[in-house]
Amino acid sequence: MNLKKNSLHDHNSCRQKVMEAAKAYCEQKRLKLTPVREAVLNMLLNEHQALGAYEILEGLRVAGFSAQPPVAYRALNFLRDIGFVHKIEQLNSYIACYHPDMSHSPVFLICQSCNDITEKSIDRHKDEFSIMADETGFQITNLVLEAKGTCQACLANL
Amino acid sequence: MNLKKNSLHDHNSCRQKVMEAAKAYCEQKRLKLTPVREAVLNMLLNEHQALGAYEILEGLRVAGFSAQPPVAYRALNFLRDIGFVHKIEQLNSYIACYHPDMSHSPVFLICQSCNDITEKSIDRHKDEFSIMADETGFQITNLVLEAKGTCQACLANL
DNA sequence: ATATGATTTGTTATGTTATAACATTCACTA
DNA sequence: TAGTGAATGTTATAACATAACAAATCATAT
Ligand SMILES: [Zn+2]
Ligand SMILES: [Zn+2]
Ligand SMILES: [Zn+2]
Ligand SMILES: [Zn+2]
Repeated sequence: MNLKKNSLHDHNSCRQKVMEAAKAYCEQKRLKLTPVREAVLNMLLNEHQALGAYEILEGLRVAGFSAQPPVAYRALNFLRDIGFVHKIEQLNSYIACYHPDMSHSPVFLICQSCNDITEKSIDRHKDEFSIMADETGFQITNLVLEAKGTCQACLANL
Repeated sequence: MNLKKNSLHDHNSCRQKVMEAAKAYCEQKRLKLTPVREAVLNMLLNEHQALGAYEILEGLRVAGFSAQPPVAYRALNFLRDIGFVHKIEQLNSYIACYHPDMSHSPVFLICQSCNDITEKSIDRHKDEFSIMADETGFQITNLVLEAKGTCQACLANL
């Protein structure tokens, strides 16, 4: 459990809001937020931090679902496709998105000391990398922007 | 072999220049560019594209070196530490840096169609992500900036 | 209602990427 | 030349991810 994050906001309501948004989104798009998929999203929303696929899988097993790797990866990929989960490439782990409504390119600040991950977001098409790509005629379909380092709280405690 | 890149410049001399730079750097820092390390860097410079660790390992085996995974990973990590090799996180692969002299944050443009990877570079401490991090008091030690998409040449051939 | 096709899930097996742990060799220097 | 730390060799295993196919479920059009 991530105490830091929980101390900063009403995480319970934040979690419920995202879950509602996911249900509404799927309904609107005629996609199915099936029990496995909902369980995975719920797990990530509860943890409020990045989890590896095999941690997800263990959670599914505990919850009574089939626990073979493809089950977890399929649910994760579904959730990534609809923008409610992001993958942290540097950690091979997955994290829920708390503002899936706005079309955004996520930027992650990963603290090596407390393992906390903050998702910032940038306006696609206006950031300098998209501009840099445009200049060379490169058409971006996916951006990975991750910074590893030390967060403010951990710097203060050094 | 990457014909596109080779057609754009004298790759032979570019390769040699970087290798000389690596030797000079190691000498100056009292680090050892041992045969395994040199072989790995040479392989990446020759290919002029990203290689997986196990491709590197196969190359080492062919060249008569020990070919257990740690051998490749240790060499790759040494070369990454001194800035002559970067890891492409989205591909789990490694690529030589052709401008290791300047302190830079690499930005990779990865073409999904021709597999070509272009390394751009941004001035650390002046880019908008470093500024974003600064604003929240986050101290960056490492930046991963990767864009997947389609390069100009491939767009033209669609 | 029921055949039909598409999507989702279950399951087995395997592929791919990376590190732990410890033994051995090598290079340098006291 | 004995001692030290760095580098390499080696075995084993951990961690991450997908291929392939079978079974169940769901949508929907006759
Ligand atoms: Zn997001
Ligand atoms: Zn921290
Ligand atoms: Zn570089
Ligand atoms: Zn291309």
